[in-house]
Amino acid sequence: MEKNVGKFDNSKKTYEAIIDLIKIDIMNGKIKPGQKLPPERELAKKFNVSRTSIREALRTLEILGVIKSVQGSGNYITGDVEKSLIESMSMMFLLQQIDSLEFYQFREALELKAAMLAVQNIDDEKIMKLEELVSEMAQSEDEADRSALDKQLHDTIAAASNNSMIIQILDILSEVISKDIKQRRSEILSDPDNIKRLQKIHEEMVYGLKQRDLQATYAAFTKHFDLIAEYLRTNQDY
Amino acid sequence: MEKNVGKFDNSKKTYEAIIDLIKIDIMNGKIKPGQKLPPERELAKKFNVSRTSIREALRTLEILGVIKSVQGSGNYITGDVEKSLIESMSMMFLLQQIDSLEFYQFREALELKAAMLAVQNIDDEKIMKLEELVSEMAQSEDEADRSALDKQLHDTIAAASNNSMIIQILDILSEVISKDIKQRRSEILSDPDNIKRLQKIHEEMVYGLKQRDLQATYAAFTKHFDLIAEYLRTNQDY
DNA sequence: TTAAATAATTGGTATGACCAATTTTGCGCA
DNA sequence: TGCGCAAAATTGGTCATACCAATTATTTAA
Repeated sequence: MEKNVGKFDNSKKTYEAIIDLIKIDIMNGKIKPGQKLPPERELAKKFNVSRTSIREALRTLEILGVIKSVQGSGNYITGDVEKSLIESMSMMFLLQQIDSLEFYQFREALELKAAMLAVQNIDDEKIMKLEELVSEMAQSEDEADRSALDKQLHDTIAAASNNSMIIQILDILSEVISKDIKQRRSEILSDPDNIKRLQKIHEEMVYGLKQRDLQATYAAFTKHFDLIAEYLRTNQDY
Repeated sequence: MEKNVGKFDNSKKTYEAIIDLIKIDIMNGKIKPGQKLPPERELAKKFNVSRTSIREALRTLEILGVIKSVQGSGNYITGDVEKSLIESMSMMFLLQQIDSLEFYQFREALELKAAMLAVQNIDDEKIMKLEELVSEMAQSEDEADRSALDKQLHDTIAAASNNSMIIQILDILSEVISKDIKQRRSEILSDPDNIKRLQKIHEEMVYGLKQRDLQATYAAFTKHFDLIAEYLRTNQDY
């Protein structure tokens, strides 16, 4: 059969051309999130290609989080892009062996920006929550608890940034290296000396946010990063 | 035929299980970047599934930048993860309509961190290059030239961060919204008043780096962001 | 009217065939 | 022997078809 994907590119592989066509339909609003795509057999007819090619295109769209295939039902447009970013970044690690230091620096960039935005956007309710978390942490005896509280603290601050992209990606970063982070968090949080220092830094962070003081918040976060970096340097067994 | 992907997961779709198996082979060092995978027909036999399923798995690995298929030759492991990140982020835009402000803030986070790292890592050669760029910009009459120089300036600073992950992602961000950025850059750089302000800010940035002065560099970059943000606010036609 | 049985739809997988690009083989000639 | 080109084999790309499995729609029976 003659390869004929509408009025489109013939240099690409068929499935790539199909992806483009479907993307265009999404951009033009012909297909919207939540909506169901035409059946595969129909798409095949429409684009005048085999169902195989359609399916190869759909597979990539699925891994990219654009669609979700449900056997017996259909292919649905979704907005689940996190999945693809997680996959991508995991692969980045797998293939390029990005070192932990670079990764943490990347994370710090987002955390810091989130904090700076939080200074401008945080409301009193969240401030209170932060203060509670910090005081809970001060009292907590259990290292696992402290670790959980620590995560909550950072998540809450990130959430206050009001930047959904940064929030999402910080979330993804946590997931990508969740094991690593969990372990290190608990390692750091099990040394009594570090606990005291971190507690103080956390208090400074929250105070900075409460005062809506950019400089103080920046300083506190920087201290926090330095502490982590110092830890990474002295424990570079990775 | 009985579905039997080695000793592995039966709840997933076949192609997903295959991906996992191949990933495992990569992690274990059985397959390394640059190397060729076994032929599809062979993989099918090895995993006891159809070539169709193998191919669906390979397609997703290809879009993720893990492999590259060459007709007549084979499937090769690559490290081209940028591609997948670009795809992912494009889709993020396509489906979630992240607004420009959030996107620029994300970008600022990385630029700022890159600058902070550059303060610690930049060498004299790069400093000289930056000074040249700034002085060229001052003299340039052509708006397209200024735009190109501006990009070079930012790229050079990012490069001095020595964090390849941040460099890569900044690169990707540029590509994802290259059209948008290009347009805005030139818009901003065509207003005489902005040109003067930006010139001054660029000088401050480079001076801060030259002095290895964190605070000064931070301040200069912040000013830069504010200028952009101000522009976005007063031109929110998007 | 409703609930269960049945049919139709639709994605998931498997085969086999053939095309197209590349790689390998082998033959013939210098 | 060694080189160069043609033929063959290999390998990914695409297609058609068949059948399975889950879902959805329809019909039937109580």
